[in-house]
Amino acid sequence: MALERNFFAGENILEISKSLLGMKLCTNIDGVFTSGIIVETEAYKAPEDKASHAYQNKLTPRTKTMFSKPGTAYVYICYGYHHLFNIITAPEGIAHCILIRAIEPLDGMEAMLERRNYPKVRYNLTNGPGKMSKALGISKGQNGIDLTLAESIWIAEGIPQIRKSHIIEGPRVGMTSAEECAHWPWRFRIKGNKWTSKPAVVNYK
DNA sequence: CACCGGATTGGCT
DNA sequence: GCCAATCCGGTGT
Repeated sequence: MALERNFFAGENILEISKSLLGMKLCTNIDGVFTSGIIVETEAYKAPEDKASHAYQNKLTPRTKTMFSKPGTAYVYICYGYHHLFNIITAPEGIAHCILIRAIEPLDGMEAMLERRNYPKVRYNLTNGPGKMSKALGISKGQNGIDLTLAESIWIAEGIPQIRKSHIIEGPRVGMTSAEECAHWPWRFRIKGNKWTSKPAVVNYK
């Protein structure tokens, strides 16, 4: 059911980011099952990536999770409110992680709508990393969890593999001070999917 | 212990 | 398109 650790353990984080498109992200929080197809991902590759919390392998209480074994969940709070969900995708000790930015909702629609307070626009349910986490019930309780155990959160096979020609590559979102790293085309989306988030806004500081 | 900035969002112009 | 909300975590005193 849940993807095994070797899926997350590969050398190439960009390939894994693309492989995750089309996979199913599942949660079972407070006995409520919800899921959706991953339609947008972003790679964060320490130590050389200035946009990564673990740039230059910086180790703090928060980034400690980023150095965990592959298939570990890294959840942190952004702007004091939003929970952002990442997956560790390198051998233990290497801080590579992939931010899941959007899903196409599948199971548990009613629970997700309730958690999101019934957004007026249909596609606003899960088309952004903060919105997605809220809909799925993800919080700091999921930080450090082993996704291969399929307990409160895991990744499963979803739709057939997305062809390379159906993947859009572009710069990452919200890069305000990552300098040259802001240009790296490390965001991936399924072409034509209606549930992806906003276009990239790159600040060329 | 104080200060500052942020891998976002939603509401208002 | 612009901007405030909101508060945690990192940093320096």
